[in-house]
Amino acid sequence: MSTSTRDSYHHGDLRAACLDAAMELLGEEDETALSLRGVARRAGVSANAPYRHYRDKEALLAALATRGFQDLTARLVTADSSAVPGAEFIALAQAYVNYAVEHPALFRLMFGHPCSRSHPDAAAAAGQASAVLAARVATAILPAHRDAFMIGCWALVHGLAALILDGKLTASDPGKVSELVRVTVATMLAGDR
Amino acid sequence: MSTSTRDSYHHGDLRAACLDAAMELLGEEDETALSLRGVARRAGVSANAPYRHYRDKEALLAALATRGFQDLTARLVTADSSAVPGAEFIALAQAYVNYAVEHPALFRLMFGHPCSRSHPDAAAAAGQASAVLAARVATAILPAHRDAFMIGCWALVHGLAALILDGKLTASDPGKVSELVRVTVATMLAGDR
DNA sequence: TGTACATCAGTGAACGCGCGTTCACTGATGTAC
DNA sequence: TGTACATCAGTGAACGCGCGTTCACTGATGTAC
Repeated sequence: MSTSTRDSYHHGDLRAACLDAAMELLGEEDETALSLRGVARRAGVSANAPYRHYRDKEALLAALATRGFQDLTARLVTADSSAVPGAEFIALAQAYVNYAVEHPALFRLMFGHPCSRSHPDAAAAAGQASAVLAARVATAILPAHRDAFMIGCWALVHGLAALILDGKLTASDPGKVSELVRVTVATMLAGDR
Repeated sequence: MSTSTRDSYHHGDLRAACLDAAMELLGEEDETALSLRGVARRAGVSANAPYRHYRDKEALLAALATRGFQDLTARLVTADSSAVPGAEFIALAQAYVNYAVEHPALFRLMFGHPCSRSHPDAAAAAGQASAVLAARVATAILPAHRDAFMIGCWALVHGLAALILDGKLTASDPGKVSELVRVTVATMLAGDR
């Protein structure tokens, strides 16, 4: 990674370096504060160097969202599936919420920013994430109303993530988040009411 | 309402007029595009007149969020409760999601903006909304794990709202939204899986 | 009822800021011969 | 292996913009006497 020191006039892979720099910045500040100039600054490059690799700011944001959805998909795919049949979806839910908690600004960008809807790559990546969710929900449980159940599960975990990120549900420490998710999801999916 | 034409040098109730103007603007543009100057412009007043009534931009945003939570609370309170016991929560869920769909920018501002966490009025109004939700869920259904069930219900409806607003769940027309909510919630709360 | 004056609620100009983006440029790279 | 040259990927200065906010001000209002 040649983000900080550069050996030559040419950067090497500024396209990737911009994404890395942007991810760093998203770890430090609100996603609304992310600026193209800031990214260039962090990458150690002049203010308009990124324009060689991204048409405009929106293109960078879309690339970020795409990367986020790909990472999220990978998390969902590798979420522990060896557990008890009923607990399988809990692992999935925890993976989803944990990702949001670990990358709050990116998560907001992924879901809140218009670019992720209009930009084809980002939309495709988002579709993949939801497809994984759908496939694994379908595998784990065979509901009477498959589609509605799938949507409900997604809304449940997404709502948990959003409320935690927005400070409406307080989970004192990261470990507690998983516990909160487990209890909530288990209760919602259980029939003992 | 003397927003447009003004009879005298003094406005009358610029404080309220600013809120009205901001609400109008939130109906026309993204909540991130909302500016104090824009609000003043819309209210037909000079750029810094609002400073007589709001300490800074954050204070205006907090007042907006407060108003939003109060409106949402009112909607939840008056949501039809004469229905079948099981369907009671569905009416509540529909009220919640409909409010989000009707005021997307405001809804995002209410939940996405930091001011709604730090500003006491806004936080209190948000607490009231969730208290109403909790009380009515508790009344409608007596679950084994009350708190977890309450959180799950909130997450479910909030997730639905967020996903619809973000274009991840497509509901063609407003009428379909209520139907989507009904089917989803009913499926999640039913035991027939 | 009339007047002096403190207070309130506006105005208009100006500030500095960081932004996205464009321009003309120049140094580095690689390829054809 | 050496050289000419097209292309690529940077630089630095500049643009206009809208923003939040502050300043000194002025017109309107209301209250004390």
